[in-house]
Amino acid sequence: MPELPEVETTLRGLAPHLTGQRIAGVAIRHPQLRWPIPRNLPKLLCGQTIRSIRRRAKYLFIECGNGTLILHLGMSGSLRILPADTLAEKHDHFDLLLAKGMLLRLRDPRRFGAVLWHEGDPAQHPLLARLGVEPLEKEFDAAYLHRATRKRSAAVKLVIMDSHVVVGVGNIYANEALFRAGIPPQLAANRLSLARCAQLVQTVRETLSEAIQMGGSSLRDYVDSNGNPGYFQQHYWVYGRAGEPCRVCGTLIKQIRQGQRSSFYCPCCQ
DNA sequence: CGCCAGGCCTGCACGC
DNA sequence: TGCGTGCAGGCCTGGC
Repeated sequence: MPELPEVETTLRGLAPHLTGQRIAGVAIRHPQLRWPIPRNLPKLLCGQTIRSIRRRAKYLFIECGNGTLILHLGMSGSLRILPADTLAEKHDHFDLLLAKGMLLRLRDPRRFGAVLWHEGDPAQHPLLARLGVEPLEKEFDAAYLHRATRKRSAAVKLVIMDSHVVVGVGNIYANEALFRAGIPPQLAANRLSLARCAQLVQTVRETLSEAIQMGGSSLRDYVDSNGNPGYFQQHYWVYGRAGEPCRVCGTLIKQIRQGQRSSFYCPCCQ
């Protein structure tokens, strides 16, 4: 279920446990994820020291001296730090055993996640090289979004969810950001004025930042035990609220289908 | 039982 | 023609 805020929250929770740690072992229980887990990972990783952990889009980078382990949580993945003797359960597919008696465990029931290896700059991995800008970085501004949408007649919601334009905007936050910006999800992207691009950039940033802050409050739960992702607790303006009254004007929230996923919006406010 | 949710890559079809 | 773009399919499990 992770959207970008959950990945960022996971990163922040893991970093102090992983940075500087030596890798003592690797367990691969179920290599069939989105792509197969490389079989030579144990050979590559054992004895290496983790230099840093970083994020690009929804990918996590665990950087070692000889390359980078790239993790993606797909739709149902989670990462935890656990005592090294914790028994693996049904969907625990991958472990990194750390020298000091702990382990990093990937659980992913739906197996849309990924564990990849890349030598050299991980941002240049074929899957990542052509990604768009980070939504919380400066490059994502009104001028950028305006430029990026000029030739796109597709609906604005599909375009802001296109990771070649801007990364990390999943279905939930796309719906929420469009509501906050007062933009209907069906609007053709190339019909957005510069002013509306500015508005949308701001609401995308706000929506994600607020979710990261909320994720932060349940950080310990998320990493150390069975806590829910932070966003689960949030109350949404439109997401999942079809048929319920708009929190602003009372008009009933509509649900439509775009790109084979659900969109929710207020026909009056947007 | 069938449907839906979620991320996102791949491949096909279309139009300029 | 070739390119960019738009769309559908596929991967998988659990919950309703």
